[in-house]
Amino acid sequence: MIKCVKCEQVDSIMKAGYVRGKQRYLCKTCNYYFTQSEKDVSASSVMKRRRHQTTIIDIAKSLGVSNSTVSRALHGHADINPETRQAVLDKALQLDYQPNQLAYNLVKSKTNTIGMIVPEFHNPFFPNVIIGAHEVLTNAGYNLTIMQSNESYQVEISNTKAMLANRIDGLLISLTQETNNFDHLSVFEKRGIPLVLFNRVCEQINVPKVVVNDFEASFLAVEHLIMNGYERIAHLGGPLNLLVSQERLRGYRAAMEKHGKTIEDHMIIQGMLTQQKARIYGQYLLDLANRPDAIFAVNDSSAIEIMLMAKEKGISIPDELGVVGFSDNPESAYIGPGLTTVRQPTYEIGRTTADWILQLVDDEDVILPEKRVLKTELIVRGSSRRCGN
Amino acid sequence: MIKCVKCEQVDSIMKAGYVRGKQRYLCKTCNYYFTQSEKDVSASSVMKRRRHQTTIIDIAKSLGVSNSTVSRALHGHADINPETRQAVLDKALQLDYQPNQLAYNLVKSKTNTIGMIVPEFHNPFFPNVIIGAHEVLTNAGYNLTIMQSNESYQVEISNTKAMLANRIDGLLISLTQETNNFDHLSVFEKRGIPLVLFNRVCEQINVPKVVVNDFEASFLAVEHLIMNGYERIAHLGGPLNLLVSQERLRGYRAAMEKHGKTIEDHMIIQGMLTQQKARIYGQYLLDLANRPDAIFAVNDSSAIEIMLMAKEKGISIPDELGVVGFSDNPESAYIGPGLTTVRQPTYEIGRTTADWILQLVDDEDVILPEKRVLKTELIVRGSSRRCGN
DNA sequence: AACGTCTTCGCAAACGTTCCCGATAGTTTT
DNA sequence: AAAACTATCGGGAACGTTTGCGAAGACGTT
Repeated sequence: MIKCVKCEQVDSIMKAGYVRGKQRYLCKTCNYYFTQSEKDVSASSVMKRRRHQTTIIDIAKSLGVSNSTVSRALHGHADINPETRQAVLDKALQLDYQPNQLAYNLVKSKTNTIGMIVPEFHNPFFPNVIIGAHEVLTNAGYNLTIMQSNESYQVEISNTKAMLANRIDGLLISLTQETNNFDHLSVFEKRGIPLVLFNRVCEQINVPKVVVNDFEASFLAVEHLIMNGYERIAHLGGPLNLLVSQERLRGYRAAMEKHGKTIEDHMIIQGMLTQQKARIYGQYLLDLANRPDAIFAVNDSSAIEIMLMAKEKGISIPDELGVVGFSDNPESAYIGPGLTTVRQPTYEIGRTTADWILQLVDDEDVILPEKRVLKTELIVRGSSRRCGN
Repeated sequence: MIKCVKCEQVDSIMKAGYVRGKQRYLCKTCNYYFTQSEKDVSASSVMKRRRHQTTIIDIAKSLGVSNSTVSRALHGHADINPETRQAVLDKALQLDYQPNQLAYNLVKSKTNTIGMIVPEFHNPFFPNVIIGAHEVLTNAGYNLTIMQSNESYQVEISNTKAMLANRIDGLLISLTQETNNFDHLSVFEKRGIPLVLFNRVCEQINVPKVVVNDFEASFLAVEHLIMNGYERIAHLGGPLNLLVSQERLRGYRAAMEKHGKTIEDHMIIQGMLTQQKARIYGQYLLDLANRPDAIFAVNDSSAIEIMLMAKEKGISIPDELGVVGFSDNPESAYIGPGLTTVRQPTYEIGRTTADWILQLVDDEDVILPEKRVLKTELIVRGSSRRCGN
């Protein structure tokens, strides 16, 4: 009773094993393998019935028009009769049509999404940058997906890969302190995906960058300390492979040299300033035989840690110890006599990078790589004001 | 010389206008319209040559196998010869293949992305929640896209629409203070997209919620004030359409009543506490003829504003005025005598919501809606410590 | 020889859009 | 009346995957 599906023969059929639960046959005459399901498959086909979302095709069918017409109507394109358009729009509303962005993305090969990779979240700096960028991107109709490299080069690489796979339209990135190789970034250039670096930038790659005037800011901060009569100023700096750390160190040195202060190498400490590290370094500096009379720290949390330790040790601020931080965290305005610090325009950084990426995404024309330097502001508070000025 | 493309006739051809730059003809015999481009189209086809990214098809072609084989090899599926797989992997590396997540998303109808909508960014509360959720989601291999409703119901609706269009796998949302209608949320239920509410929740919709023990926290905070000898305690509350505001007000009232304190209605102010509003309300309260001897504010920024104003007016804290805030912002530890406040487990809130949405995304089985209540902690500082306890 | 098992791979249909072309018909100009 | 123009609409390829199902052998077992 089994007929070959090709030659319609019945005699020369022989069994040839099972495949996925179905009997398999071989026709000896035409030498053709074929299978025949024993059970009806209706049950399984019912099983995998998925939740259906109304598509353009549904609208087209129910209106008796073509997909293209519906698509045109939905997008207010030309070549469409106003009545037809209205009918489509009504039907879309009635069927609760929600466009499938995924299909759109695939065909257009763009996602209306900008990616952002930041090294960490724990200082308020990056969250604020995100807020600024988010505002600009949202207003321009773009989404923002954020990833966190956690200061790890390997994670940064996997982040960029994920960004590539997700076909973001542009990338905003602030580098890891471990990042010394930039191949994972040049991939974006090759792919024609715009890229903007901010804060943690590098010189080795030729893309737009947004930074602040770290050198100048440090210079002014240290000069401010000197003007207030501090002589032996220590520097608590960040890891030296970061450009920002180098620049801030340069500013410190320049100010010291300009005013003829001797720079004592053991008073310069560079490294990743976790809270624990800040305490250790602070301990070291404050217990020094010939202890510094001021400390310029590269972030506010370290500066505050120093202030707390000084308070514990009975060292008065600003009389016996001047302290200056960097970034103007919210708590810096309220602690002790107030922490003098360098305010970074965080929102502005976010807005600027976002503005820039939007330009690059929209314009196909290559815009020359440029470094945009935003201005910081020295906020003078009690922790460094010793001369009444 | 023009032949009809159907009947091959030459004589009965006549011109019939232009369409998009091409001459159009009509064959009179077979009554058939057709066009014939005058210029060669090679130029234009070269023009629109797009940047090509290597696809699975490229690998398949260069290896002489089929797409399916490549796909299976790339995903470590079964039914694949180890040698073939290795060849595919090598070729993929060689051609710098990056999978196209968009195509994957389309065919799988999922995006590996969780959406999050928050009303605002300016308090550190939501950024911290984001950090917690981000951590969990990243570890689980999910992306996070964040949108901001800006406390506007309309924006919230458009946000949810965008989330739907982008086919997120799950949504975390904290509602706007304007949100009284929840149709835009029930859409997610209908679509089978899991939803978790946090912080700004509502009772009208039956989904998992993550909140803190607002009532209890308020109760304890006010009781703490009473224990410290404060009698006439004012309450600076949030907008009353928010459940959190209602709960905190309830806690305030309960504590006052339990200890037999009279609740004076003009000492309860509810509203959106911007910095400006906080100043206005604070002014009002502190200038009252029979001024309160303590203020329980519903967030720290308002409490701090009160403290600053008290300082300006020469009202001593905590002797003449006790102040308690809510949320434990970073600056609260450092201001004046220290601000007593209710610490919210922000990271934990983020982690919990994220954990939950991941469960819902993975399990098709419906988990019963449940409200998870996280514990707050009363952080006692100088602004309310009057009895040495 | 007849039948069963196992491994490996290809075909082709989705997934839901967008958009290039051309088709059709009515109207206007030459 | 021929030619041109205008306004609408449909067909169908493309976007790059995944995956169900079957094909083609090789080999083992009665």
